[in-house]
Amino acid sequence: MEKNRIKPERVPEKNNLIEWYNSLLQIAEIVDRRYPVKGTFIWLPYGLKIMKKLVEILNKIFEENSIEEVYFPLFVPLEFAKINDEWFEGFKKEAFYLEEEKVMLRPTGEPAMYPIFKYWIAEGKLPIKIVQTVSSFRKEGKTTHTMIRDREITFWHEIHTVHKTREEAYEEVEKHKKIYEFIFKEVLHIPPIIVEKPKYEIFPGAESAYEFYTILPNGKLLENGSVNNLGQSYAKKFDLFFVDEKGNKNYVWQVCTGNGARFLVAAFCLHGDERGFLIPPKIAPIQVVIITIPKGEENFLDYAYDLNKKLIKENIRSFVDESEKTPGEKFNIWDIKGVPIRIEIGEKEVEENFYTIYRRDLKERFKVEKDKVIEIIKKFLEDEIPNYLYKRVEEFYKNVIKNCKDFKELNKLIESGNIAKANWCGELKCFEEISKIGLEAIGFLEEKEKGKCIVCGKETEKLTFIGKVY
RNA sequence: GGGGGUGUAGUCUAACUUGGUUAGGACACUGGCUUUGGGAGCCAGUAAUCUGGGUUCAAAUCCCAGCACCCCCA
Repeated sequence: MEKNRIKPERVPEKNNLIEWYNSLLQIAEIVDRRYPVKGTFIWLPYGLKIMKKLVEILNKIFEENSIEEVYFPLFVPLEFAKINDEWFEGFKKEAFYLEEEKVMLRPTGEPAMYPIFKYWIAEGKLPIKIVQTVSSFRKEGKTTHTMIRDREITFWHEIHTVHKTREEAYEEVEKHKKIYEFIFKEVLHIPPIIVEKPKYEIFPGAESAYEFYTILPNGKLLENGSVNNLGQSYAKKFDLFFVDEKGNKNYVWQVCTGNGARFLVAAFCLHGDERGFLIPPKIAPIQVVIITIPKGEENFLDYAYDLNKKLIKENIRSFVDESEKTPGEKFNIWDIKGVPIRIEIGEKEVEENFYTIYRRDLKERFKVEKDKVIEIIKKFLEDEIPNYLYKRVEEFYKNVIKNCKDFKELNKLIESGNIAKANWCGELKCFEEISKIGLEAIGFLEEKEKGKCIVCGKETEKLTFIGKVY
C-alpha cells in the first residue's frame, strides 16, 4: 500500500489486518498516530482509559501477590548498564544515550534496579517483590508498529523479584504464569498460549523462560508477556548475595516478568470485526452507552439519565450520549469504539415500558423489561459476552492451528495464514533450520505427544508452534 | 540490517507521465435552516503542495539529501 487509502470514518476490511488495525486505532480514538517521531504515538483519552483500566487491574492482582509498585528513574548510568556485559551487548545498539553517553534511557529495568537491590538486600529486605509500569526505549529498526513494536514502549510493566532459595524462585515463576493466564482468560477473554523457551534462547545462566503468545487474525504470532526464571545469573554479575546463619555468602535467585500494551493489541485484533473494535467489559471505560431516539420535541433524555443513574449505582460504567448526532451515527461510532452494550430509548420503549439492549459482540438487539435491565446487563457483562468472546477466539485458534508433520509443507501452510503445530526436538540446529526458511519455532508447548521432530526426524514428545512472529 | 513504494487542508484524493490553471473535488469542521429507529439534506465559510538544497525564466511536478509512513525480505 503506497498510502493509507482509508476514509477517516470508514472501517476498512479486516483481511488486511495492519491497515484495519491502524485505521481503527485512529477512528476509535484509541491513539493518534501522527506524532512525527518514529515508533511513538499519542494516547487519546478513550484509549488511555482502556490502558489505565488494564494497568489498574494488573496492579491489583500484583498487590494481592505481595508485589509492590515502585518507580525507578528512566536514566541508567552506563556503569550500571555495563555490569552485566551480556545484557549490555544485547541492548547497546538499540539504546538511546544522553549526557555525552554517560547515561542511557532504559531499554529494560535490570541495570537500573539491581545495583540498588544490593542495598536493599544488605538492609535485610529479602524477598524483594516489585513492579514498575513505565516507558522503555529501544531504537527499533525499520519496522515499527503502533503498540506492537515501538521505540517508546509505553505502559510497560516489569516485575522483579529476589529470593533466598531456588525453590522460592520456582514457586514465584509458577505464580506469574498463573497471573498472566488469568489476565488472558478473565480480563481479555483470550485463550492463553504459553511456551517454554529452549536453553539457547534464554539469558545465559538463567534457569528457564516462558513466553506467552497470541495468534493474530492474519496468522502471525505476537509475543505477549514473558516470565523469566533468571536463576543466579544476574546475582553473580551484580554481586547480589546475603549471608546466612552459618555466615556463608549465598547468591540470590531472581525472577522477572514483563508485558505492556500488547495485551490490548491482542484484545483489539481478536475481538474486533468489520464494524470496529470490541473492548472487553472489564477494561471498557464505557460498558453501556445509552442512546435516545428523539421524536419531535421529546428527546427522552430524562428517561436515559434515570437509567444511567441506576446503572452507575450498580457499578456499571454507563454513559448517555446526548450529542447532536443522529441515532444512526451514534450507533456506528460506539460500534467502532467497541462499547460492549448499547441501550436504545425512544418512543416505543417509553410507551411500551421496555428497553432495547444491543450486544456489540452478537450485533443483536434484545427487548428487555424495565425491571430486569440491571440483572440482564450484569449477566451480559460478566458472563455472556466474556464467554462468547473467549469461545470465538478459541474457535479461531482451532481453525488456524494445523498439525504438520512434513517440513516441506511448512511454508505453504503458513503462507496461507495458518500456524503449524509440530513435533520438534528443540535442538539448536533444528531451530536454525526453521529460521532459515523465514519461520520461527516459538518454544515447547505444555502439551506433549509422541512423534518425530519435523526437522531431524528424531523421536520426541515435545511440540511447538511454528509461524511468523511480529 | 537489505530492497521497494509513498508524502498535496483534520482525512481521502485531482493535477506529476509531458514543469507554466486562480492547486480542483469529496468527507470532516464552523455558521444558518431543516431533520433524527443503522452514518440525513440544502446554503455559506475556514483550510493544503513534508523539510532543506539543486536544475530552470518558471517546480506540487525533475534531481539530491533529511524526516515520516507503508510493503517485502533478513
